[in-house]
Amino acid sequence: MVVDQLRETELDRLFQAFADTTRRDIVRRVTVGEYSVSGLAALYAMSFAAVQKHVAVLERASLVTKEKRGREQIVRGNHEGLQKALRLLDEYEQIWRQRAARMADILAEG
Amino acid sequence: MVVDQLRETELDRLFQAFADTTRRDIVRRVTVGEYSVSGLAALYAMSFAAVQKHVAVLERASLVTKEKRGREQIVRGNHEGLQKALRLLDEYEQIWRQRAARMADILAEG
DNA sequence: ATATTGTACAACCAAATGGTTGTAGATCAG
DNA sequence: CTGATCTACAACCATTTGGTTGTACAATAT
Repeated sequence: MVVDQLRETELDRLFQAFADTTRRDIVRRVTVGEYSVSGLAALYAMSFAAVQKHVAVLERASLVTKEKRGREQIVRGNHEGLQKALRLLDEYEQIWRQRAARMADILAEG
Repeated sequence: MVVDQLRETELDRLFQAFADTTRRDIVRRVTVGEYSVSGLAALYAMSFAAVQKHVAVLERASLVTKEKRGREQIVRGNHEGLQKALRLLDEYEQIWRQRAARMADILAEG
């Protein structure tokens, strides 16, 4: 029943992190290059504090890391989190393909 | 700036749908087989209405479809939604790989 | 030394989320 | 017909989410 509680809440956080346009944009940007928190904040029509919170959500989900450099905080992409999400969705995809194959077999028999 | 509003809110809903353990379990199950809403409800330690809401969230996100059969409502997986999520994450993955390749090049030069 | 910049964090607010119970309408079984 | 089952939906509740403003402090620039 309760298969793997830790992994599940980890995935909850991970997909929750992806469930916001601004956060997906941040992930895309810090995957390509380097941004400070205020550098990111300048990109969006919302307060610095709001962007700070988005970054915190991404950090909790292991999708980005922060590293202090002088007075700035540099945000970088964290490949691990993304791979974890991809793995789960790929599992579903595999199941779907297997079912499709079974269906094809059944149709071939009948 | 506002790249593609419709696609973005669609992705918001999609990832939000995945951001819950019960909903991920429902997706997995209806991908494998057929379940009525009450059949699903029997599986979880929550009310029928709660499961009904989870199914509604998945339906809005285009991850499942419902089809009336007699007095039952049969829930089935909808491959489209899953593929959409996979596509986006694969985009990120590609970007990441490209960046990793660039880094390797730079290291080779220097 | 002072002003500016970048960050952190608290307090607050409206809206959404994830759950509940209760009521009511269809459909099926006896 | 009557009762049981399956679904839909409303009302309610506590918590979380996504945003705001304000305060404080560290690091840089003038």
